[in-house]
Amino acid sequence: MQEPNLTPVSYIVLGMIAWAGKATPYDLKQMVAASVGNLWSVQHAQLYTEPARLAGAGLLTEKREEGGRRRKTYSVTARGRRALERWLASPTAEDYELRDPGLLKVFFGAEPASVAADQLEVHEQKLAQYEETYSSIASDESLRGPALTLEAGIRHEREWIRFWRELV
Amino acid sequence: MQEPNLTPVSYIVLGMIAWAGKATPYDLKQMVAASVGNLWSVQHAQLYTEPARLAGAGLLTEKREEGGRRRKTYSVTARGRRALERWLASPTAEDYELRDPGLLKVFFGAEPASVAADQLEVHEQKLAQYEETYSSIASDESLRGPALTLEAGIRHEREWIRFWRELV
DNA sequence: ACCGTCATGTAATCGGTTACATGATTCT
DNA sequence: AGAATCATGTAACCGATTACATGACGGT
Repeated sequence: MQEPNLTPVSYIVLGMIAWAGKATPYDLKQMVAASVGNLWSVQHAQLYTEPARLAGAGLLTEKREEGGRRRKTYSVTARGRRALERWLASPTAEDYELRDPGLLKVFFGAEPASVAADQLEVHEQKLAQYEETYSSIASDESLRGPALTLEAGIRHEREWIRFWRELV
Repeated sequence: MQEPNLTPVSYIVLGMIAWAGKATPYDLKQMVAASVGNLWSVQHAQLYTEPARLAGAGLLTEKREEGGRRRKTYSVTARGRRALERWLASPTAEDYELRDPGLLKVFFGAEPASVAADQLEVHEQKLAQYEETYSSIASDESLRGPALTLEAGIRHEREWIRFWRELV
């Protein structure tokens, strides 16, 4: 029942389960892949270990089904919900980094035009995907957060496309 | 002398030492902090362990000074240089993620206006810093890579500022 | 001389990734 | 019935972060 270090991944798990009410690791995998996954990817194995960790810390409850697959289903406890709220309300200190492998290569002298060609394709595809998702959730008031996030994603994808296009 | 997995951090170390000719971990710390550090931060301890790893793999040579601080100085071997070139020329598959903690909070329902206020400040400061650095290196032909990287950084900072400003 | 900061490094821990493994379904 | 894919989970390893520790140097 220690208070462990809560990482972004912890909050992704916590936030997802809070939103859904309850979830198995596999549910998490699906939900994450379809949403935050683009913004912040999470390995599937972590969707097994992290909930276990959070359950150990009393932020989630774990219920294991008896028959069949003996799946574990998690829900958020009161403490968990409080931890999540606290995080949501806390100021964001850590600052963000671009961490783009392609850009890193350019930094170290890779031929800009050839990196750009690859990157353009990737970003154009991402953009199309985001725009499609966006149009399907934009009107849903309850998905304001995800919609805003997507909007940020779309804008940055457009910026990347402009940037790389100048270099090809 | 195994070929270990080379991570982005490996290439940062390799690239920096290649550029400088030779460097101690502390030199690396300085150089990284002043340049790629903004794009891709590296813990100082890694600037000790990673060169050691790379030396073990034959990509760097390690020379330890005898007197005084017994500092270790690293240089890139022929194999190291080849590994770097290969990386620079290889297509970039892995795709990039935004990974912005502030945006993550918005995704999970944090009050956009309050996150935005914090973020605006951070990004405005970053932008100013980047622009200053940019103007000091833009004309240097030998720093084309870093200059392009900075340009990308500047554009994205501007996009962030526009984005968060609409939300405050 | 002393104190604070810069410089330099190692050890321990832990989160994250990779690899492995197997039980259910679905489709042909 | 068999193959392929989906679902579910554990174990081992390794890179990355945190914490600890000490030596040198510049200023007062």
